[in-house]
Amino acid sequence: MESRLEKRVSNTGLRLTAQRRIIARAICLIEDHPSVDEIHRKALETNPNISIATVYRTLRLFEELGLLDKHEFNQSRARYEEATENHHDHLIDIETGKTIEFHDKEIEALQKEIANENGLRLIGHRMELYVRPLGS
Amino acid sequence: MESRLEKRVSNTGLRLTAQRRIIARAICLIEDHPSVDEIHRKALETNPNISIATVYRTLRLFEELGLLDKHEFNQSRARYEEATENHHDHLIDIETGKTIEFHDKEIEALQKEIANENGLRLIGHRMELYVRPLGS
DNA sequence: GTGAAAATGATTATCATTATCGTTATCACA
DNA sequence: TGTGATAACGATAATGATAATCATTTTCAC
Repeated sequence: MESRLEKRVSNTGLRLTAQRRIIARAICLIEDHPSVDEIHRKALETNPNISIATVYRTLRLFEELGLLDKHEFNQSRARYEEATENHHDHLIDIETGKTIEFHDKEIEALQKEIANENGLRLIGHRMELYVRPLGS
Repeated sequence: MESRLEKRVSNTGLRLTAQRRIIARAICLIEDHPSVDEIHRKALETNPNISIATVYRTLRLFEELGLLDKHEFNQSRARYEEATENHHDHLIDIETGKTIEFHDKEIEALQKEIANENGLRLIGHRMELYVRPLGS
């Protein structure tokens, strides 16, 4: 079945090659913001010849087209997710790396206010909450 | 004159070598969260033989001792600042890289609340506001 | 002063990501 | 349906920040 992301790729008029299709599908199949090599490994299950170079290229392309969001939760290892029209931030379990998405209008209003108080215009932000399960 | 950071280094009982002294001083001399090689360049002005390896080692050491905070505002290039007892976050000018520090209790309370609502304990956070001058 | 332990400098290794380049696939058009 | 221009691919090398290694030098307690 065609994944959401595949559909969006074809809507851009971009060549929907076998590799791009497989990579798009792989991202949808993996839970929770996969890393580049998780995506590569999943893609290899369908086509064992897909190159890591193609994965990097394709992810960058999808990101530039606004189809994917790239996160750098820790300095060395990007993670991707399908872009959604409504922005959100992340809670990140510092043991497992699992994430939970959230959105808080009140915080965002305060952020804008802080920028304005400093004579600046807020263009974007990054907010990550590092957490642990309550009983640990 | 001895910098704040030099004093703090000697208080740890750590050997206050010439290189550590120079690196500590360099950090204090540079405005606004210097990068590793900005610190290295500044240190070279005092001793043209200081190795980049020593700079990396020393910064990591100071950070582990809690004397410095390390920031990864962008994935590729850490920046350091003297640790202060009171935590703060940053506004970052996306053109120049200049930073402004801020602290907002209201936001922090909301962050804790969000973690708790999800059955999680907030351990830390990262919040960066990307900004531009108002008239641009 | 001496010797063990720590620190340094030079260099190499690592790791994620990007660039290169020769080959292959795709697509518009004949 | 064939063809040629162009885009995409795969393999691999290059890059850039940081970490590790190791031989040499410095430090400090005695």
